[in-house]
Amino acid sequence: MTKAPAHDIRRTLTLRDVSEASGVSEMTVSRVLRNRGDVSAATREKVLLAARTLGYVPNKIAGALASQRVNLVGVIIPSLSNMVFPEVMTGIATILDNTGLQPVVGVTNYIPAREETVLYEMLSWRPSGVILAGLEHTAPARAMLAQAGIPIVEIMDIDGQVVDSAVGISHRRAGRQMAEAIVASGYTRIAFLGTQMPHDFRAKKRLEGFEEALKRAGMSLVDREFYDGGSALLKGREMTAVVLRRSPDVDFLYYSNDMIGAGGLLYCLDQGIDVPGKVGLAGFNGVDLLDGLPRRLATMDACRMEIGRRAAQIIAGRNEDADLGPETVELFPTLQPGDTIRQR
Amino acid sequence: MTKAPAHDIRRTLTLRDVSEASGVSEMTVSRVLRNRGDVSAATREKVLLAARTLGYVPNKIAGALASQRVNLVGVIIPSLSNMVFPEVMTGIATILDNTGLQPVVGVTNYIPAREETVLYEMLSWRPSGVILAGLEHTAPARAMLAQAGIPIVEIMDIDGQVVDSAVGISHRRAGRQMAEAIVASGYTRIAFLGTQMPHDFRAKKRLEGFEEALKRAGMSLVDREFYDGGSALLKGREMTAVVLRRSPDVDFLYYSNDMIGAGGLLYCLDQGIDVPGKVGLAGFNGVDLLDGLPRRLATMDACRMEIGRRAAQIIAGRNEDADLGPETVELFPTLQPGDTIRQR
DNA sequence: ACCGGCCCCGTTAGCGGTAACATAGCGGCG
DNA sequence: CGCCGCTATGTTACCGCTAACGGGGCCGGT
Repeated sequence: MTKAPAHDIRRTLTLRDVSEASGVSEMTVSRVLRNRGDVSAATREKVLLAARTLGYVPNKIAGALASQRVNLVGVIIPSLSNMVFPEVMTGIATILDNTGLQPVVGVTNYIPAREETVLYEMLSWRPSGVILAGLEHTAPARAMLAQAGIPIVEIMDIDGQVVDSAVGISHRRAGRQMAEAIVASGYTRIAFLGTQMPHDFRAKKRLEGFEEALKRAGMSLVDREFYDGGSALLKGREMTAVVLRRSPDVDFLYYSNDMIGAGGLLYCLDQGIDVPGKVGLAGFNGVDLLDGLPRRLATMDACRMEIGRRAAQIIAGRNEDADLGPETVELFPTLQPGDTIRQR
Repeated sequence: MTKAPAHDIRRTLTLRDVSEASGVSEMTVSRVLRNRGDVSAATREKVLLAARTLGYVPNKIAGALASQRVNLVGVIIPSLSNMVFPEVMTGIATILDNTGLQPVVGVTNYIPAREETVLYEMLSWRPSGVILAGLEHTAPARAMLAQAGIPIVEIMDIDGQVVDSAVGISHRRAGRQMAEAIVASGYTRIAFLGTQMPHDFRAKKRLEGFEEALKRAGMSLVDREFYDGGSALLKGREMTAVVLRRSPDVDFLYYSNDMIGAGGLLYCLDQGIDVPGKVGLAGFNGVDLLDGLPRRLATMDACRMEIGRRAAQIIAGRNEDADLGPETVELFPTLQPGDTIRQR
């Protein structure tokens, strides 16, 4: 009678299995698999062969517990569906690829309580660092961040108090800049169209900066319209229709993001409205979707990829060299006037 | 001389700290924190208070090792930047929220070797299940999946061999259906515009089904154009321009996704081309971006949210009840004719 | 011949939790 | 009054891996 194939009884493999299969100690197997310490070429080959033929996959749970090291970086962002954070992720990933680190994302949907939960969950895995969007957090979240004892990088925004490190732009300044450019082009009856979301603090700060600059120029918004949920492009159309009907004399529409701006642009073109002659338009973000539109919407890029890169660099750097300190990096978005602001 | 505050010496907290602070054993603390087993209300309060004031965050690494249970579900997808996978993620998240499980995403950029790496990395954390896009994997990846001993759900596609469970649509059939609808509407000179990516197997299968149906109707593609990288909307425009110049007599443009289709639509409208009279258009996916376009592009929804839900349900179900078996779920996309296919 | 040093590999003792079992207290019942 | 059966808590033995150290060969130097 023949013995049944051993792999019939499917128990997940451990170092011990590899060790027995290759005739060396578990420690040596561990050394080989991690490329750490001295192992002769002969045994190395033996071990690798055994590991491969068995199909061994190391258990990082055990490894992490033993070594007190976890090669994970938590990344907490509000949303994946609006084009901006995927690009940040790309920036993060490109940098982290060259280190041993690996990003793990969590999504909050702009809900602070959700951010707190996600953060707690992440910290319970003891990551090597955390990158999270924005400077506004619940008190418990702040406390956890302060206690965590790992590098924390808050991204996107720098208008506020930083927990540890930060990489971002000043949204207030961005709003101001855009307002100045619009005013300089001779527009005078300006409306704002944006998200309703009470927790998109960055959009809020842009609007504040915008209004502040208008005020300095002796103006103020003549209309405003908010939305939430749904297809941003469609919402942009609808809101634009509403505003133009309600305030037929507006000559500029400032959108809180490019997607609704694009919707507004399409609407205006549909209606045969002279853009930028009769009505000027501007958005925010610099998403590459805009490249395909019939006319180039004025916008400001938010340095998304670069923010991701810099944030990842900070984490990676501090992970290598423990006595590097916190740092705050301000990036400066450039205004892209496109074809929807008339030239003086 | 006053004693320095204890939390100055920052060492991360353990169960023992909470146990000492609350005067019960570590085991009892563990029980309280997990809501498992009987603990009197009094001690429960005591423990929770201590844990909260200390700011204790449990170490899941240790917990997972001890309990041989990890409440993570690996989700491996090709890309985050094209609108389709975020929606799948949403579906997954909504279901998983009601279980103890939590998704962890990995991105492959449509590179099989990358998929293999990401999978290896994920399995090394011993997740409770894995959801991954597509049925095509490298041989080692297949082997790992087969060995893993956890529920595996392959999503999006069901035209091929399934490792364990699957939820998806038949892309071949989808392509066929679209071709049949186009032919039925009287179009005869049809071109295809799509991605170059050699590893987008689903787009490839749609094209195969499409061509097969054309063949059955005694036709074949009169032109085809491929792209990769860049802004999809812009690429859609450019490719459309190229095709219309090269083959002025085409009367239908079939796009491999809605984004380039939208670009093509905008281009046609710009050029004053009669859509759908002179030229018909169709895409694939049903992204909600289309709602904001001047005309509704014909498309088929890929049941993305539903796919995510069903996949998550399978994992969750099998996690609860170990002797549930594999299952394959076919979903059926509906054709949305929109305004870019003329009506017979 | 002896010793120090290097290379290679093994042994031991945890890492921070949890499963499983053991145990203490306590009321109820025949 | 003793025993049962419950609830509430403690004890012990790991989970799978790695840090830290130990020690056997083998080299060259003196």
